[in-house]
Amino acid sequence: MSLKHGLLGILNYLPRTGYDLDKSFKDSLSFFWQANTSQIYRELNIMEKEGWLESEWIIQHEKPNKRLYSITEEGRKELREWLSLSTHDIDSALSVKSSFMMRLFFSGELEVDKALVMVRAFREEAMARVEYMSHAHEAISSYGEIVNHDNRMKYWQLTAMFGDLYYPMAVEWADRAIVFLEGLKE
Amino acid sequence: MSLKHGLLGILNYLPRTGYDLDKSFKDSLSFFWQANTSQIYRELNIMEKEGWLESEWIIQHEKPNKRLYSITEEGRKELREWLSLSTHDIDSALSVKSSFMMRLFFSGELEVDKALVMVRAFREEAMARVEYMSHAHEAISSYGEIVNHDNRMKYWQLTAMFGDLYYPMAVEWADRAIVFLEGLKE
DNA sequence: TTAATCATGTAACACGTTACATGATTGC
DNA sequence: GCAATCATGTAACGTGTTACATGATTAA
Repeated sequence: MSLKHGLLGILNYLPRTGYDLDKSFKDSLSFFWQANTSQIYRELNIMEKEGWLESEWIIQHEKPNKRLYSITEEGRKELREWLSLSTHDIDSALSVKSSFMMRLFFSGELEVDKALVMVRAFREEAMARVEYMSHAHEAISSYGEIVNHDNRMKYWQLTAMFGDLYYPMAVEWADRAIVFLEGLKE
Repeated sequence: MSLKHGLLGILNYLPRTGYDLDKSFKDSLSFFWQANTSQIYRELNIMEKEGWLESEWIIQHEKPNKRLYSITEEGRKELREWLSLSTHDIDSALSVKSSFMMRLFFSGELEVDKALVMVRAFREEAMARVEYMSHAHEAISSYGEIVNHDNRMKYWQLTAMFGDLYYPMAVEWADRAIVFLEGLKE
């Protein structure tokens, strides 16, 4: 149950609307957790019924009305409990789940060139993400100024550090894979 | 839809039971795709209704009876189509989904030592997997002998190569993270 | 005698994905 | 005039998780 706790985590900083939360997810948390808009609205509803959140309609003119969610004391308690769980599920933290790798695994049934096209596309995307990481670090700094919380920023940096190592590693793998596949053609 | 295609991929080598397929997943495919036993039985049922598979009950004495699944011509067609899809979903191939990272992201709300415990556990598991990779390569070689298909083995190696880079990278990240967190205590 | 291996699943629920629906305002 | 931004969701379906149920044989 991480989406709920991710939402709690953001709402612990300050009250937000579903729309804002969706953007927060896409802007910053999407690095390690992806969620659809429709899913966010659904979860917010469930969490309000659970008593973890409260909402209030804000009437706007010249813009659609909006529903502002705030975390409750119960919600904060739930967040704290989740954060201090002793079962950290390290196993899933290190598990790869990739339909791309599955396809590659079975690509002996196809021509080598098809695998090469796949791996080259992978390399390109990995390169793009390597370049994106510098923006990510900037985003963290500016977010940090808004939220004005130095300690929080440190932990965001820590997760970004994973990206700093992960994406170049992916490029390196692709490079080796391309050489390997080229070798199969001879 | 990768679980279905993973099952098709294995059944394309040779007929197997749900029990065998479960073990194959746990032994070799679990590196990039994890599936529960109950899920495998459910999917096999659906796939048989789709006409991708056929099954036959094998009566055994001194062991429970078993249901042997074989891929049909329709199933092979579906597998080939899936393998040659032009939309390779590279995006999800590079996306990390990790409740561990999410927790770390929000760990500014806790004491530094709790984060350190988490990261140290992560490091240990990553180290274990680095060591495990040599076994994985052996497993690939021996599986290759059974299936007796050199070309297939090459592609298995390619996915294993990802692990060869990924797990040491994870250890490296953990080492840096530990230094970083230790620094926060002063 | 206890755990592992062999072998099958169902049921209920949680979570993820895709398509659809609405509609005003603002900037190019 | 057209796309983007703001803002809310529902419905249906697909996939993943957890708990439960059964029961014989074999090795430590």
